[in-house]
Amino acid sequence: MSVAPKYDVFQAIADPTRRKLLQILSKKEMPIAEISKYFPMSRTAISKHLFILSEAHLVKAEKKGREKRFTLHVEPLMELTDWLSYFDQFWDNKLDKLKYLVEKKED
Amino acid sequence: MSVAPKYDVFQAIADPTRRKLLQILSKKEMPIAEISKYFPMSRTAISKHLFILSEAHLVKAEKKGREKRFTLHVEPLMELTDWLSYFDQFWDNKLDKLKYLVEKKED
DNA sequence: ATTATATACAACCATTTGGTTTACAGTCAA
DNA sequence: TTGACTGTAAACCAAATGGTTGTATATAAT
Repeated sequence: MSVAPKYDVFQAIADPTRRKLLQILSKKEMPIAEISKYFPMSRTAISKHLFILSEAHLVKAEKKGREKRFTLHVEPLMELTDWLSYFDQFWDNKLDKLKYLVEKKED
Repeated sequence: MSVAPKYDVFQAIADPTRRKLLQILSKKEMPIAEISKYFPMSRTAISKHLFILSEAHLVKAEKKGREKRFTLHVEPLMELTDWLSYFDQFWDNKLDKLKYLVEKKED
């Protein structure tokens, strides 16, 4: 029986360090030591954040020699997309959201 | 000078009670006492959650007599949409996400 | 064989979070 | 005017969160 994961996607992305981790892993897969160089905290702290991200299935780890390489997995973000889509109907002017997005793209 | 709000959107939606609050307020505006009926906790607790949501600008309050009516404001959710859109490029098969969404719609 | 590197694990800590209860102040209704 | 109702504020609490340091183990390099 699979244990209900302690951390869901909403919690996982609530922390700015973890969001930065996802950004960094989106560039390439990396072991913890390399990842840690991007952060002003210990490898242990990073390791814990990666654990939380893997509980939410946003990253997967693979042991390679003494390293443990982490890769990004975006699929669970779909839950967020779903959740957000419900609120599309509540934009005052239905075109507002689209306009906003188009303006962003032009930057 | 505007003080940086303590709670951002990511934190605000991390809590399931607060997500439910947004859902409920999407149906109609409501005062705290009425909102509280939907939750197994005190008005005080709900009041605190609503404070956090208003810090993140996801709800706005208006005093009406002795009541304080809360309304949903979806605009800050755009930050989430933005953040999510960055990860669109990391679906293994670019069509996977679209397929997933279409299947959802058919339910 | 020795040393350095990569990670894991445990213990610990301060702060934040999510809730409670109690008391209070404003507003409405009888 | 008395009483009920609405919301806020303060004090308190247990548990979770985000970090630390120290130690241990496995792997790699010299």
